[in-house]
Amino acid sequence: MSQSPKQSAGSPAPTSADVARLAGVSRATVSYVLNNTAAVRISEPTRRRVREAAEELGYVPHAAARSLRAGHSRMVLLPTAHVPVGPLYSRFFNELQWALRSLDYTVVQYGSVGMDADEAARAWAELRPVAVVSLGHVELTPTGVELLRRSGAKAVITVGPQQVEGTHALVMDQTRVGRLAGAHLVERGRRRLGVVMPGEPGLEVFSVPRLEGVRAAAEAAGATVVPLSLRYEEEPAGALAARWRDLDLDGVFGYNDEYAMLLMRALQDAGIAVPEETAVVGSDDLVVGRLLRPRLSTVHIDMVGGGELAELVDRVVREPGTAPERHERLDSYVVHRESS
Amino acid sequence: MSQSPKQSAGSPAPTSADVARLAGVSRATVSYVLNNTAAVRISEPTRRRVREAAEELGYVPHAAARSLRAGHSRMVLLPTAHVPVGPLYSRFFNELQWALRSLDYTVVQYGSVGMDADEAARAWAELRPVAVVSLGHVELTPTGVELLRRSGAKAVITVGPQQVEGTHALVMDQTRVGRLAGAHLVERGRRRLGVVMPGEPGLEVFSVPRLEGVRAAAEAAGATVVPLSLRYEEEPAGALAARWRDLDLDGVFGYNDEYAMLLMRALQDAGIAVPEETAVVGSDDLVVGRLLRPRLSTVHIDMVGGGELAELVDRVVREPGTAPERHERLDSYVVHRESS
DNA sequence: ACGCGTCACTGACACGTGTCACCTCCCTCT
DNA sequence: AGAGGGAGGTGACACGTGTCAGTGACGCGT
Repeated sequence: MSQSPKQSAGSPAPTSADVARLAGVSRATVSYVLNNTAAVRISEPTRRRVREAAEELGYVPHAAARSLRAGHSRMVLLPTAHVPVGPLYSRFFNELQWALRSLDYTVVQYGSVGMDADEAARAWAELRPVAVVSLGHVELTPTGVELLRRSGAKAVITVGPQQVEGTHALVMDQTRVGRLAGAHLVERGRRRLGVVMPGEPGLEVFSVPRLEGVRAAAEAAGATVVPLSLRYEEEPAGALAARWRDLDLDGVFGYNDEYAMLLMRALQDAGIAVPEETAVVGSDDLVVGRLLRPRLSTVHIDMVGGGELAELVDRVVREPGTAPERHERLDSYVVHRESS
Repeated sequence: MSQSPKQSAGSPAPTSADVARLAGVSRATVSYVLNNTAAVRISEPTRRRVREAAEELGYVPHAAARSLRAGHSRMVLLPTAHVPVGPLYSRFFNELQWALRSLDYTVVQYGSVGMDADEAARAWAELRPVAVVSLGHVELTPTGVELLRRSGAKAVITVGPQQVEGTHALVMDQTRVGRLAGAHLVERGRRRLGVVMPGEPGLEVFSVPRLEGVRAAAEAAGATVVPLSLRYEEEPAGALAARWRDLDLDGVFGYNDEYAMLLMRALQDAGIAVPEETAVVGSDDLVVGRLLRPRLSTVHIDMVGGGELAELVDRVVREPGTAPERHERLDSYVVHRESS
């Protein structure tokens, strides 16, 4: 244990110049020693003196100054919105961050609070990130993409329902999820379908295309579709169940396993038989969905792994020339259980 | 819409010097105009010329250079580990990030992959954050704290089971959660208690103190405690249920609502009556816990809100003199339902 | 004695920004 | 005619780092 620094407040952080002064060498030497620069030869005694001085002062290099000088950084920007996303999504998000860290990137989360799309893009560009991974529900225009590119972003990748011009895209077709659920219900003989639309704001990016998907599947078979707004709490679910018979529905897509389970339980408590009177289908294939009785039918979504996406980022960063690719990676399929 | 820049690759990002050249003024003027500096008077025609030049070039200031010059930034560092945390925790985490953004901080997530505590602290200090909020399960030593302070961090806040020297702490006493659950089971006449320990690595920070809590409550009443390792999947749960009668337990704390529900369902499927033969208690008070039958008894954890923590961060940043405070903010209480 | 090469190290510049002190007009007052 | 002063703007420095081009000392061969 070396001597502790004298005071922690007020005194500015030690710089390489301080280290140089204490070690009795030039600042350049300090830089060479601490970065282990191969092309320059420094004697062993000097190396030791520098290292000891750095240790004693508690010297830590200044990342901003370093990357300013270097002209580039290894920062990946992840714009985020304030939406209550499900466990599937948040697992994906954590995986992505962790994988990027493993590849030696610095992950910066940046929320765009009350800015429009281009304002937000400017704010992101100020950080000069080497890559930007936009997770759908955050808006991004072609103008914004161009701005990011000019500010040095090697890779701009959008993950979401549709591709944005000029970016690599990981398209996750939410329409398909709805289509599969709708087709499944129709196939099981249902003709009057409800579709749960979460009352929580911010989820429209997912819920609207899913509704469209159900509509498409239903129309092809002459079935009708009714959207049902629902907040994720017990009271509204009970209220919805209480007027269920008036709605006259024989099948419902619950948006989500979580919303589907909430509704299914409320229906059962209101005396509606599932699946006999009304069939229920969710999506995400969560473990909890298998714990209720009847077990919940669901649309399994095989989301791209966070690690896989991180590798795409890394590849595009290292070969910036590559033309924008469109990866269609969302293998979803119905898992039929007892609720439908 | 202004003219698009000629080429997006290769050409370096435009600087304020480029803007100055194009507008035919000095760089200082550009700075004054774009920052709306009040103390300096610039004529309106000049202002417009500068703004137009900036717009045409797609100029965006360089955050690193700016904060290098300013000597400080508004970056809050959130070290993260790669652990599968529950919905309660991840909601808290999102709230925190969003609230910090609203207070105009830049949130940077930084994982410490395969480093020891002090190495990690050094890596964080390189970014010169104005505040560091360590979320428990990330290690942080007094030495590391000192290093961060010296590198300019006004606030170092730890959220977790115990306080680290020299930091503001938000102590979340996981022991209490276990104690409450244990006391509840004992009170309901149970004497041979199981405690689920998640098989997934990284959750020991929560599970071990909770186990200790149950132990404390049990010993006080002459009850016995058996830890039960369990992965969050159906097969291991079934296997555990199959040998349940051999274990001879009449009560179990499921670590979590999720694990508790998984186990409860497996027990029921194996013909064990809940709560008659074995009482089950979870924690977190998730909505799904109320959907199973019997409805799950649980320990409600009133976690500090993300917004509240963000305000603490902001306060400490603005008044760096304040002595380390220890906030004990974890109001947990038992919610008795039908599973116990 | 002189050139040459190697070793160990240093001086100086550049990165992009904010800001302080100064400078030049030009108008006005005495 | 000279002093005073404000309006509008510029030159130069500092922030902390990495790195290129030198520079002196020293050993060695001729």
